[in-house]
Amino acid sequence: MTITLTFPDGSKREFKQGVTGVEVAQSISEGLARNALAIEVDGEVRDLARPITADAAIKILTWNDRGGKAAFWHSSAHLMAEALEALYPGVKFGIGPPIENGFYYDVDLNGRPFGEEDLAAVEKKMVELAKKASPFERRNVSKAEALEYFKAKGDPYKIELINDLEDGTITFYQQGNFVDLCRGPHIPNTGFIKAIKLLNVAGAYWRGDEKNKMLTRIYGITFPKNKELEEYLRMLEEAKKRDHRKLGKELELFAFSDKVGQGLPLWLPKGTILRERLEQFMRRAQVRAGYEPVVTPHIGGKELYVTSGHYEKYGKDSFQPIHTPDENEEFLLKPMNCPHHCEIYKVKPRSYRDLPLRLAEFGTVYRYEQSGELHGLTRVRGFTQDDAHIFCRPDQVKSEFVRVIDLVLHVFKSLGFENYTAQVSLRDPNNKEKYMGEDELWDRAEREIQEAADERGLKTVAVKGEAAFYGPKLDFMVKDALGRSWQLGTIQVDYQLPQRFELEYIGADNQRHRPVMIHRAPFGSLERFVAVLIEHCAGNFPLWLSPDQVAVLPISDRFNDYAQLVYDKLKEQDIRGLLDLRDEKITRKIRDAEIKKIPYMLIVGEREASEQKVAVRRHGQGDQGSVRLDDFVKDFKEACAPPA
RNA sequence: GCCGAGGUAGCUCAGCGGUAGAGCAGCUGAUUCGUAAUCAGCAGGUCGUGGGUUCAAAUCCCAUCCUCGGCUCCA
Repeated sequence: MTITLTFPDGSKREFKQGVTGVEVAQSISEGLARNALAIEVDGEVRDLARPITADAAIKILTWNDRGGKAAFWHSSAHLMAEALEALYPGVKFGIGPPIENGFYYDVDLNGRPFGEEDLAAVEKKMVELAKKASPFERRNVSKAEALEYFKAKGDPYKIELINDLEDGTITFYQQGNFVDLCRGPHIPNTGFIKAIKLLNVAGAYWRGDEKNKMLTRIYGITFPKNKELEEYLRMLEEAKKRDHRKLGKELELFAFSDKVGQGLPLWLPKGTILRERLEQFMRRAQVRAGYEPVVTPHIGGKELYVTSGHYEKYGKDSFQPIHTPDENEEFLLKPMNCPHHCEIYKVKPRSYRDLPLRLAEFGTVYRYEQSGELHGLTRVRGFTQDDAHIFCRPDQVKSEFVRVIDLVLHVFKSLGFENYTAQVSLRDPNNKEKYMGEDELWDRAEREIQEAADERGLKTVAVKGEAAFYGPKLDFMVKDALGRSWQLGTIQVDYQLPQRFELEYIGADNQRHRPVMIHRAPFGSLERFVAVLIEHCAGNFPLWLSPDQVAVLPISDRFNDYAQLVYDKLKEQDIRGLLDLRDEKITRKIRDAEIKKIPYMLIVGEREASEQKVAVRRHGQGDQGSVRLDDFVKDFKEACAPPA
């Protein structure tokens, strides 16, 4: 009996029925067989050792394939579990999946503390076990047998997992003495795992539920070669240098103060320049796109949020209301700008001809975030949204949505963000009580968002359960230096607020109609955007954003007068910079300016002063030769213009 | 909020029961210099905060605040 296997290049070959992945790999080349980790059979990743029984499209997976890496790291998690069991008998296991970079295993150490030294010990044990090259053996077990095994072993988490599984679909994997409930697939044996690094320990709730017991999560990463591990660790080091919290401090962009309060950023002068440039850029883009700026207060009466529904949803675990001394009024720090904007809408009757009405505001909002959640500028308790609310007719929703997508893409492009993902954030269908509003409107909003995104050719991923409580969203996600994903821009369709605020417009039919709202913020928040921007460009901001654009550096104090003249000339032209009159050598002044990541350095000495020139040096690029001061200014003015 | 790890000079960090240290930054002086660190001197800290143990605490214990890594959350 033979079967026909189709290879990724489309070629077909006959094999005997029951051929294994290893044999297929060997038939192609010794090298491939040596590097093969798993095999994809009709889209399903499997162990190499499993016989293939029918015609199929196959692909041998190696370290270079996503599926190969996943199997490798999944097997590494098992290896770690084996080591843990050897070192800490009685340890109970949760789940141990591969992740984007490496793997983790959640374990219950019965309250035993687990620290740095333990990581090193486990790592050592893993290396030892890996050397044995124990094969990963797959075995089908009945549900009863599976339960029996873990009951005997005393592992409540596995039992819980097995109870949720269907009899007949349960498999065990074993390597060495360690047996685990596992769907697989796994690499052939532990010998492939040559380089091992356990990264950190963290707490994690069993099944991700706050109400459950907290397990110890151990993160690690492994590689087939030591060199790759070294490279990875080097890359991590590099990424740390880009961390916005580090650069924010070094470049004096922002700071925090315990006295002001955690999560409440203080923008320093240089950071403020950066922020204000971004604001100006956005203001101009928005005016062009038909938005009208408005300004609203930082607090709002409690009733406003009762009406909007925010009070019911977040009131209890938010910053507590502010009370006035005599009248006993109650105000909330505004967590959102939309209720205020709804009230602006209601200032006068609206006609269908007035729509869409686009109200924009750089609105500073305050939200109580759990203390453990605060993170540099990316997660704070007070922040400024580049917010706007579009009030439109139902028939305008899609076209308005598309216009907003265009604006967001314009912003991302202008700032060089190319690696974003567009996420359609939908309701969790199993948890509908978390959301407000009728099914019909939700379905419609979800559909319209997807259609608008498709219209602009956006590649989107739909994620259930990520919607806001009042409506679905299109979120633009960007990764930080350490690979953590953050939401920047967001666009949200909302049928709820217009209802709650009883917003109306008079239609062409002379009847009252309800407008639809679109919430949108291309940056998301200035704080988070700046954070991601810092990491994106490693502190080397585009010229138009750079807090200091030019450093004027006289060779010695004999040329201070000319340097001052150059500096004044720049200032006249609104070029931002500093003048370094310190009694230091020019090499020193250059070094300091380079460290501050100032894009341009103008070095002036004898030669320049006598000819009204400046010697231009660019950050990271070195000496560019000298030019006439006037020419420099002219060229620079062009180069530092913000994107249109 | 939860689990774990940390808070020592402006910054980066050493010290981990016996009277607070280094480098950089800062200040003063010397130096007048051509593309990534000139030399010397000085000054700078109630060791996050509050309790406790001890003859003696930065060091050990407890509490608390903040930071970091995750988890949960994220209008």
